[in-house]
Amino acid sequence: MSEADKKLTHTMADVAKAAGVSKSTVSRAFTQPYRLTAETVERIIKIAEDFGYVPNHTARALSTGRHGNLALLVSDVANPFFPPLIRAAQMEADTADFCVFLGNSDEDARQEDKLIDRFISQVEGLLLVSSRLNAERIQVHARRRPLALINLDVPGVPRVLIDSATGVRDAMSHLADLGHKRIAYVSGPQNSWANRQRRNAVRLAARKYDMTVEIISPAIPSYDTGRAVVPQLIESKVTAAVAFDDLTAQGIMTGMAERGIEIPRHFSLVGCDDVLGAATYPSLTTVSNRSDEAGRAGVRLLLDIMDGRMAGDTRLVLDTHLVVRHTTAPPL
Amino acid sequence: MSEADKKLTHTMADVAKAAGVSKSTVSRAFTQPYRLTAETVERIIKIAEDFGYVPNHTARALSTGRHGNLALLVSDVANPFFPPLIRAAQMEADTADFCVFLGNSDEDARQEDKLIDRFISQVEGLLLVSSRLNAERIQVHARRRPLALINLDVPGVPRVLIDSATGVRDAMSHLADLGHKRIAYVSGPQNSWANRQRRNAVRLAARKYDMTVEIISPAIPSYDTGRAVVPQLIESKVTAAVAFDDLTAQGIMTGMAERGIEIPRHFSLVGCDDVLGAATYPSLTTVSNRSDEAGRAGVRLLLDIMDGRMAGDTRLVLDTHLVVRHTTAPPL
DNA sequence: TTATCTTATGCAACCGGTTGCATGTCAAGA
DNA sequence: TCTTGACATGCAACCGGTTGCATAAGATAA
Repeated sequence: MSEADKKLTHTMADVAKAAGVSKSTVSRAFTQPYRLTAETVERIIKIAEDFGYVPNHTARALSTGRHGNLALLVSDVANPFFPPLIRAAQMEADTADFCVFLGNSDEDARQEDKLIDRFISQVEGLLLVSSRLNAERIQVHARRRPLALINLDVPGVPRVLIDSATGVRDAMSHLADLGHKRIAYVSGPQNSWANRQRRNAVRLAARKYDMTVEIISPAIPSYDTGRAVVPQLIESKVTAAVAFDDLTAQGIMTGMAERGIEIPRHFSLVGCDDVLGAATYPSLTTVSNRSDEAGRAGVRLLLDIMDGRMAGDTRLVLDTHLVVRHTTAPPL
Repeated sequence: MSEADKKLTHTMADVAKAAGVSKSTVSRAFTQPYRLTAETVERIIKIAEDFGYVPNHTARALSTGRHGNLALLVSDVANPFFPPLIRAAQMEADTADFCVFLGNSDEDARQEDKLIDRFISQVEGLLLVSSRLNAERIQVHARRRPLALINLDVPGVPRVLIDSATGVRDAMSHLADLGHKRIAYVSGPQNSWANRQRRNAVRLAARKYDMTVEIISPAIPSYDTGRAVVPQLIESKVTAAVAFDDLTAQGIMTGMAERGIEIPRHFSLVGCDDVLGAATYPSLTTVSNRSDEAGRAGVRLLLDIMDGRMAGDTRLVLDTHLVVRHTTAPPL
C-alpha cells in the first residue's frame, strides 16, 4: 500500500489491483453488491475506504448517461424568499444522491437562457424558480431535459404553485372574528401574479364578511415603503392592514412605533410570506409561504418525472395558511 | 444526411464521417482551429451546425480533467449571512464561464466531507465557507483539488478572512465612549473562527478601556438563543452587550422588550454581520460583514490558484467597521 | 457419478471526446 | 533535382467508469 499511499486520487483499477479482483468486480461492489459474495464486497469496500476512493462522477456519467446532477435556477439568491427554498431543494436532492448546480438569473431572461445552456449537458433535470422566461422558451427547454417549475404556471410543464389566496382568506376571517370592519391592503407590484392573487382574495373575503377595504398601492414593496405608508393608513381610519409581504409589514411596524401607536393594541397587522420567522417584536402574524416545502416538492416532482413515475403536466398547488402570532387583536 | 437526420443527438464521429475527416480533425476544429485549413474548419462547422451538434461536456471533462465547475459549500444556506455571499460568488464564477455546485453542510462536518466527496470528481476547485472541518481534513481535500476557504484560517491553504476584530474594536471603543463599564459578549459556536476572533477582540478592547466582560456561551447562535439568554444578561448586571451575530442580537431585542427593558435607554446592544439592514426597531447598531465581497474574492482567489497565478498560501483579509444605528446609548 | 443449473467473477468493448506521435504533401532552399 | 521543413491531418491510446457475454467452480438433480 505504500505506493498507493502516494497517489492523491485513486481509480477503480487501483482498488481492483489491491483487492486482487477485476475492475468490473469493483464496479459491481458499488452498483450491484447483491451480485457478489458478501465477503468480496466487504473486502473491496474496506480497501476503497482505506484509499479514500470515490467513484468518478464524470466517467460514470459518460458510460451511463446519468450524471446525478440537477440544476436549480432562481431569480435572486439574496431575496429572502429563496434561501429556505434553496436549502430545502438542496437537501432533498442530497437524499437522492444528486448534486445541485445553482444559477442566479438576476431577474434576467437572457441570463437564464445562458445558464440553462451551460448546465444542460451535465444535468438530468432542471428546476426553475420564479422564472422570467416566457412559456415558449420554457417549453423548448422542457423538450431537451426533464424540467419542473416553481411559482410559474405553464400548461403542460410540471409545476409547483404556492396559492397564497387561501392563507389570505384565513387572515381575513381571523380579522373578521376579532371584530375588524375596516381594513387596508398594502399592495405589491402591480404586475405580480402573487399580488393580484392576494388583493383579490382580500376583496372577496371583505365582501363576504361585510368589511370595507382600502387599497394602498405604493410602487415597490420594501421596508421603507412600509414605513412611508403609515400616514395613509392612519388617515384612512382602518383598524387593521394586510401587507403584501413581511418586509412591508415590518416597515409598517416601525412607522407605527415611531408614532407611538401600539401594535396590536391600537392596530392589527398581517404580513405575507413568513420570511422573518418570529423575529420581530411583537412577532408578526403572517401568511406562510411554505417556500421550503415548495423547494422540496419541486425536487421530488422533478425526480419523479425523471423516473417516469409522474405525468408530464402535473400541477401541484400548495395552499397556505395563517400563522397567528402577536400583531393582531380586537379593535379598540 | 437523411440518416443523420434521424438521430436525436450526434457525436463527433457522425460529424467526422459526414465531413470526410477523422474525429481528431473535428475535435481540433473546435479547440484549435488555427491548426487546420480555414476551409476545413468552415466545412466542419457548417456540418456541425446542420446536425445541431454540440460537443459533449462530460466526455470532454473526462479526457481533459477540466469540467468548468466549482463547488461552493456553506454551512447553512438559509442563514442570512450567506445568500449575498452565494450570490456574489455565483456571479463571479459565471463571468469566468464556470458553473457552481452548491452544497449545504448543515453545520455538520461529516455531511461536509460527504458532499466534498460527491463533488470532487466533477469540479476543478472547491470553495468552503465557514467550514466545520478541522485543519487536517481541509488539508487532505486541498491536496486533491485546488481549494480556497472563506472565514477559516488554515495555514498553507489560500483563504479569505473577514476580520471582524476591527469592527468589534470599533464597537468596543464606541461603547467605552458612551461610558459603559460592564459589558457582555454573547458567544457563537465554540469551534468557529469568527467567534474566537470576536471574543478575543472584545477581551482585548475591554482590557484597554478598563471594562469588565461577561462571556455568555449558548450552544448555537440563533434568534431563539438570543431570547433565551436575556435572563443571564439581566442577572449579570451588564449595561451593554455585543452579540456574535445579528440574529442573536435580534433575539435579545425581543427578550428585552418582553421584559419591558428599553433599548437603547436601559441597555445597549451591538450585533455582528449587518444582515438585517435597518429592519429592526430600533434599528440595530452592528459590525458590517462584507460577505458579498468575501464571496467574490474567494472565487477570484480560487480561479487564480487554479491558473497557478497565485501562491498556495495567500491570506486575504477584509477588514470591517462599525455601523452605528440606534441600539446604543449612554448607560443610565 | 455424470449432467445441468447457479452463481461469482473476468474479459473486452464501449461511452465521446482529446492529444502525442506518425505520416503524407507541398514549397522553399541547396 | 533532391533535401528539408512546415504544415495539415490521421491513428490509436487514453480518461475512468459500466455492462453484455463468457467462463469456471460449486451445488443440485438424475
